[in-house]
Amino acid sequence: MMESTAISAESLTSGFSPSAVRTLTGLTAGQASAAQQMSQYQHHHHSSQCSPYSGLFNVSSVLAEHLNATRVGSAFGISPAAAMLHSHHHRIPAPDPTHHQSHHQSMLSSLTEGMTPLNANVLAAAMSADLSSPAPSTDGDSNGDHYHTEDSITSAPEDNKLFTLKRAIQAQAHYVGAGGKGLDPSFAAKEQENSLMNGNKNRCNASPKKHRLGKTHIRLNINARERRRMHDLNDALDELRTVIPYAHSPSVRKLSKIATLLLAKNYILMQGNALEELRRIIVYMNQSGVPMPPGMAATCTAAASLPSLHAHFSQELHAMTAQSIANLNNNTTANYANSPPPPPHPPPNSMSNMNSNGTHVSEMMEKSSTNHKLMPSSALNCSQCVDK
DNA sequence: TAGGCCATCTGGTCCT
DNA sequence: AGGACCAGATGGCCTA
Repeated sequence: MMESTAISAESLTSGFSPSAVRTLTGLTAGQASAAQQMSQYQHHHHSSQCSPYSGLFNVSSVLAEHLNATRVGSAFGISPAAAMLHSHHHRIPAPDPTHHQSHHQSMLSSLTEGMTPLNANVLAAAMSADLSSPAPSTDGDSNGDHYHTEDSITSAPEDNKLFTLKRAIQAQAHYVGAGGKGLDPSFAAKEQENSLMNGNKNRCNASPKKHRLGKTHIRLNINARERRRMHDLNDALDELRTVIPYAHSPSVRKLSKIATLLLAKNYILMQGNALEELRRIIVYMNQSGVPMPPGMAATCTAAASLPSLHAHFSQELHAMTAQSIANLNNNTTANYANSPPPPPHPPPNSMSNMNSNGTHVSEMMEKSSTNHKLMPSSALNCSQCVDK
């Protein structure tokens, strides 16, 4: 009867973007196991109405609807699986409690596997809520627009984490639907904070146990804030990656944080060098009666357009970056700040294939390419910006 | 399998 | 007092 309904990774990830695939594979082994158990359970009862978790089985539709479950779940201190689980809860008919009580417990233990105690407690509390009650309506506005204001969030009467989570997912979907421009993505965590604060207010005459709960909520509050801060930092790093020269492609591994910063630093320095070089070129060209050297003619051609100039400089830029990374890998992390900066004023011939230390660039690249560990070689080869 | 990279949690410190 | 920032610890994922 319990024939295998194992979900193949291919069937789940077919047709989805890499980020969606990553969301899917972000499930822990325990959570994936739980999903499979639920799938078998559902199959056993021949009814999609049977299990309150049946929506979780259709991971493809979950991904299609809530690609940001990871972020939402993260904002709420619970796993993506838990976020997706709840996203489906309110669309599923009420379960038969006599049928699902024990199963609920086993699913809970599976879902919380690998979670921190705090997150496991939050999920347990959420799942202990009234699973059959429909999501209450805040103001009758069903299109989600009311999530635009923090006031409406603060005035939300519910202290139901499941409902709060659903609101976050709805609003996150609204945010995505608006192309990421219509809503502050950090509001979800704020909403959680508001919810938790309201919860704490309700516990002002608390027993020691409730006092511990309040402390737990404060800790979750701080954790969420820290996660949000780190997400903001990572968003900024992502933006930085988009403006520095390296091969952007799905086939090229993303630059690590440290490599991004090193490349950006050298890029900025090289831009300064480029400006200085341009100035010298212009001064030279303004001099009358001076024949232009053969090498300078090519440089002026390159200077005619910024992209060409940039390509001209990129060789040196990447030699510098490769050297920085080689230094980084040869030294301990304690020496990060001690790596020698490139000279601020390079000699006039810095656009040649000689770098500021007099080392030939090709030689340097060859040497460093066998040394660096931090940056993918395909990403380093960005002067042509081609994928390997 | 080891090492690199990363996200998250956590407690401490500093700042407003 | 509360939030921002920081660094250490920990565990997961990925790649060579």
